[in-house]
Amino acid sequence: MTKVLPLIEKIPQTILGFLESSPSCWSSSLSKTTQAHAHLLKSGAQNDGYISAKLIASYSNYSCFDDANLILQSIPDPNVYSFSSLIYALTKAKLYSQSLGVFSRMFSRGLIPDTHVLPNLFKVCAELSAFRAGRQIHCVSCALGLDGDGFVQGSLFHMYMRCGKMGDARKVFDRMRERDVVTCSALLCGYARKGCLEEVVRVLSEMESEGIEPNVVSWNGILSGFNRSGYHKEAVEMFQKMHHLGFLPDEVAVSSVLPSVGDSERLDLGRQVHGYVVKQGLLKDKCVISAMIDMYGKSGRVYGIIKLFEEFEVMETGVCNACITGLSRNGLVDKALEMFELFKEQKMELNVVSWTSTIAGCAQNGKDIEALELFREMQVAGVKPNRVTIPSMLPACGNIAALVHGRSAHAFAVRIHLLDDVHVGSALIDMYAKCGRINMSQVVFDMMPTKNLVCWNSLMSGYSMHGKAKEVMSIFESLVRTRLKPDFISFTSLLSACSQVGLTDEGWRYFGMMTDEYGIKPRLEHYSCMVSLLGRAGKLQEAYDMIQEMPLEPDSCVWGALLNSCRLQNNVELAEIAAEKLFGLEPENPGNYVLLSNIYAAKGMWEEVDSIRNKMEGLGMKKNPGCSWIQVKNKVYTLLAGDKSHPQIDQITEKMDEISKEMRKSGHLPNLDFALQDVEEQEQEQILWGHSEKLAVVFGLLNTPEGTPLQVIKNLRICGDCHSVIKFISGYAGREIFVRDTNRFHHFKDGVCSCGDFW
DNA sequence: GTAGGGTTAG
Repeated sequence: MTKVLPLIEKIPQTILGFLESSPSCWSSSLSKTTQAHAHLLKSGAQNDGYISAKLIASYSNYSCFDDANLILQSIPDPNVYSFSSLIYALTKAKLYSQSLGVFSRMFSRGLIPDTHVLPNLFKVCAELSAFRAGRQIHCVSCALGLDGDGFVQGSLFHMYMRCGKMGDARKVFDRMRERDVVTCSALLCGYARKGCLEEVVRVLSEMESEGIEPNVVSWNGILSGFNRSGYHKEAVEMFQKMHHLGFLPDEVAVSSVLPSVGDSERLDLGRQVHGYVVKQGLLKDKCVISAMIDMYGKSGRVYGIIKLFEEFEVMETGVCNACITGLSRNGLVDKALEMFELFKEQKMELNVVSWTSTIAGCAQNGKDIEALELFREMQVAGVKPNRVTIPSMLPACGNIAALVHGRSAHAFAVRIHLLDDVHVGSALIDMYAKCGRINMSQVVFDMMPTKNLVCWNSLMSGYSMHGKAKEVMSIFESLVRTRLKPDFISFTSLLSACSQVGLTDEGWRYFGMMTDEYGIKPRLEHYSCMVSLLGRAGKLQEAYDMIQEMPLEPDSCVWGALLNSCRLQNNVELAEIAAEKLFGLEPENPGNYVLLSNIYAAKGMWEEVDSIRNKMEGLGMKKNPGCSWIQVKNKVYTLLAGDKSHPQIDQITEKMDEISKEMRKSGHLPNLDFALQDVEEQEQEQILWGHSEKLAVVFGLLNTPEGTPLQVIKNLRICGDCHSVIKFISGYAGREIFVRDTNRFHHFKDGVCSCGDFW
């Protein structure tokens, strides 16, 4: 200071006074700061650490960080205060990374942080979830002996909490001399978020012995902590405990616990809470109403939803959103859409949740085209899709193989930096796989910075859908080497892949490994896979034995797997047994009748074929209308079996005739076993040619450039005749053709199908 | 100069 004093003497009192005044006075004007700056530059006083610090603080106060930084860099000897003014201002302006950068410059100059900078730095680390940096700075503060300071401890505790490091947070907490209810509440909430019920209880009793009374915020923090992390049982338990201890839950408590009540299927408790809410007069709170609607929706009580909605007088976005979700959750997607339209008409303010809920409702209930249309419409309406919207709409793209829409959603996700989100990533992997682009699934997977089990499972199920068993197994091996544990879904993909390509030994090995090494009890879907696996290997009797010995009651999937295996192996006896079971389990499903009839037909048992047809007629049952989708030039086209009203029907028929002639020339005859109609042979052939997958493929041939791949989805299992025709077309027309039926992909190329004719 | 609680979308 002594060296500087003469300099300060040269500075006019007005400027010195301005710089030394408190920040609240600086707001007078930025021009005063620039004036001061100019003067200081002239006098050379700017180089003084103390003066420059004041100047930096002053510029920072006006968010002129560039000027502040410039000064910091131009002075030869900045002090801690020079740096910390900038750090403080940057942190306040939420420019966290920059703040950390300034600190590292300060530290590398050998300047020692003090108890004023440290809390700022810990706040920065908390906001950035920069645990490693935070811990390093913690070490520095210990080495400097500053970790006993109250402010340092408080911010350090907060930093560890925000990074989810409960162990470290607890250690800091234990060293604190004074603990108030605010800090304790934060600790309680942190433990609840981790699902640590025991720790929550322990902290509560510690508080009691220290004479710190938990308040309503403490309790609500516990409830919301458990609820947010999916610890429903614990949330409910603590809610009851709170009530038991005489704390009256307020509107925050009620809206925090209700989602958990709904998820833990405790309608009884939900009704009790409803009664309490009425008694306490909390029904005017919008969050309480939304949460209550959500709870009734999760419990399947549509009437409860409607009643609450009608009773609530104000039209409130959150309440409406909860209604939309509740209705679609219970399959009433049309009603939900109706409501959504009504909200639009009434010029209600629809937010991103409103749009996303409606889109998700559509995609989950077979309204895929509507979902894509809504996604477009929301952007036109100026509502920006977010990290939830994208994974809600992507399944719709996958369902109907709308690759163009899926790709543009991918591009959108890249633009708004969503690729590090596991939900977005998994949904993209699934979408690309279902659109026949398994290579893109792999690319998305490889580029994800962090992956959870859902990502791995999506990739495995994608390859499995494509019949690529080797890939599924090698991904599984890689998965095992991570810290993640495979679950029952991982094994479903593995077993399904093995069964598709006939890897019997591997299938058995994984089936055993699932229980022995991972303690996962086989579910119905695993048994279905095993039945298919054995069936494909021709071991039908073993498959039947397995069904009879399995500890679960076999469902339609298991018997369906057996029936399909019987079709592959031409086994009528077991087919009849399986079919009888299926007729009992799914009396409404015509597919089972058709399958059995195909088996009879293949054996030339025409009387039995007739009797099945009569049975179906007697039950008033019709074959499910076959339906296929194909995307041509950004538009998805739907083709129905036997649809003669199609605008391009003449061209389609002409092309089909051409293909038919070519096929006969090369010795292919139509397989009439799949016709299932009591008509003349020629007519039967025409019926076969009217199958939707053939129509879609031919439609694709006509409307896309030569040589480009075609992609078709079918709502039923692909028929055997279509399979051979499409194989032929792939060679004859020189096209790669992907057909996705109900459970897998057929990749036709050069006259061969990837399934090896087993499906 | 640090520090606590809510609903509805995957």
